Amino acid sequence: MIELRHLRSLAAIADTGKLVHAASQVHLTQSALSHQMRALEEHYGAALFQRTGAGLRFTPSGQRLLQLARETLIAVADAERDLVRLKGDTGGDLRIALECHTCFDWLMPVMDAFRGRWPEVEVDLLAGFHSDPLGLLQGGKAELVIGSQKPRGRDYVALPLFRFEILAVLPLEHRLRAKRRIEAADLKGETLITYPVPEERIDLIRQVLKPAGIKLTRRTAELTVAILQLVASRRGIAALPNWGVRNYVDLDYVIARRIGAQGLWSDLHAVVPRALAGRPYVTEFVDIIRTKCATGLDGIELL
Amino acid sequence: MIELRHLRSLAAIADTGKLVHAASQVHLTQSALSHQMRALEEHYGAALFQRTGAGLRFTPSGQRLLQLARETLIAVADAERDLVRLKGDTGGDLRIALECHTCFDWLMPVMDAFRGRWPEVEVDLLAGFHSDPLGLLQGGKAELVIGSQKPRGRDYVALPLFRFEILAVLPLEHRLRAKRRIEAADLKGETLITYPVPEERIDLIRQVLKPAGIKLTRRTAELTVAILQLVASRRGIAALPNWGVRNYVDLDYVIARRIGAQGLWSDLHAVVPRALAGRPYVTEFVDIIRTKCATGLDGIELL
DNA sequence: AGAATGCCTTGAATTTAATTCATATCAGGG
DNA sequence: CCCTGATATGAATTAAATTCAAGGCATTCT
Repeated sequence: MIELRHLRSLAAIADTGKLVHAASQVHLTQSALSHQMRALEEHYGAALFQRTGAGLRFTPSGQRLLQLARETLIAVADAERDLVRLKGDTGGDLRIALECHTCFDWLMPVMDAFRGRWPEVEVDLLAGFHSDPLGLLQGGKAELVIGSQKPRGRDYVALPLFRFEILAVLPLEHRLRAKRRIEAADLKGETLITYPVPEERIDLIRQVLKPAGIKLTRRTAELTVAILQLVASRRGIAALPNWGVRNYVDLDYVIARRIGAQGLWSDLHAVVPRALAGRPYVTEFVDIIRTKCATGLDGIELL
Repeated sequence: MIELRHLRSLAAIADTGKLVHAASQVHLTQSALSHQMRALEEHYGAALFQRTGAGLRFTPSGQRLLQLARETLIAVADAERDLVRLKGDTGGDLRIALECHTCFDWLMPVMDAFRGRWPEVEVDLLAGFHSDPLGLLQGGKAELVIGSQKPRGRDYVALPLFRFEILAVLPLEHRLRAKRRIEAADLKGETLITYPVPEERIDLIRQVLKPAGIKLTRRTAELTVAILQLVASRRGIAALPNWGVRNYVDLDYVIARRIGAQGLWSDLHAVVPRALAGRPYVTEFVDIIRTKCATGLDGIELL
């Protein structure tokens, strides 16, 4: 007899296309999923998937069941949210500060989804750039900071979001275009275009250039498009998240290259006061980020 | 983590109001349900029921979860029906004949519900009264007969529906009104009002009067209301299903009494050709009857 | 072509979870 | 106050789901 567990697995398989990834999403082994799905197929006497060399493709029967899964899981989540509400004490403010400028790119749809589910929570995005986002938490000006800095004290907790790769962004005909990997030394003499934040908040400088003893001329711009425009017009190079440049690369506007052998990665967290960490709406906000980013952003890795 | 199993139990508890009955509906023990529900309550940190001496009453949280259960179980059933459809071969005719006249009372809503779910099946109710309903099956004039007769051959199967009690229906001031139980001998000299069917199809005669060697004057009427009118106006007595007379008894139009010490009971089956018995739409038709009757009809017992 | 990958399947062993059994408990009605 | 008709509980049992350890089949790389 079919159970929600099967529907959760089905949805995960649809999201990832592969049993291995789906398995980790639902905290099972790949084998467990294989057994589960085979049992379902046997139960209904119909194939739910077409096994290809590179994953599973849903058959019409599988799609119908997937549709059920999508509907049902939403209904369950809605009900559970209402149960939490019935216990009361669910209102609150959620003022968000960003340490990482490119996070704007995905934050808006996340906030919209969140508002739909928790209308009683006041969500706000703190405008402007802040030199010390974590300080806003301590100063009581924000409840949640998204960035890669981890909080120092025990009064704050970092809820893991995802890690993303930072790529070197070069103009089309740049001298380094032939290299698959860009090393620190390659960059000597370039101009680095960044957001207007202190050096120590720029991963490329902190983790790559500084250790190699290289100092580049810097130039700043406030918006991602502006940075890309400057790069495209050969005023310098930049280092941006893969998901932020993907589109421009596909349009042959700029090129992007891995930095170093392993690539330069950054981990994103949501930092909140310990007292708020358990609140259902905070948990769900983080959850929405993870889910939406995992499906909507290329080349990230959930933490 | 909540599962469909919990939702099925929840729905059963709501339907029956009591763990014991709900348990048999979902093929579990009362203890299992108690454990299940306690686990749910613990999981959500909220009481789902108020335990009264006479069953469970849903709290608001319980009701919210019940609402989820109702929605979800319907969605699951819809999806499973579609899965069956995707396998093809689901069309067909379903011409229904009734052996028992009072079955009209509940058949219409059942047919409506069925048509909604299996639009590709042609359901029809054979009009008029038939002396040998099972003969209609053999003659290929019907696909399904509802009644208490069981089929003789191996070509037909009887799918159990429910058992109901047949009560003696008397006018308000009848001489037997003081008796809680009516025995065969009490009825000597009465006129018996029945549907226009052969004696051997009338349970009261076959199972009670004949064995006691009592023969009553008979008078017939085609409709249940007509029979009740005749009884109320003192033209005789009748024997009808409890659910057929309940309303009239409540309105003090007639009175109803148990027949014999154990009562006179009749088992209802749906008889179909063996070839059709496994068809999903037949299974579901029977299922709809059972479910709708179990909740809509008083004092019946599912078989 | 042959080796290496990446993915899914299988069957047995194991672990985990749900269910039953046997009582205990509780509330209401006579 | 003791039935009766409910639910609760804890330990034992049973059933089911999951993991483990291989195996198999394409596809890609060299």
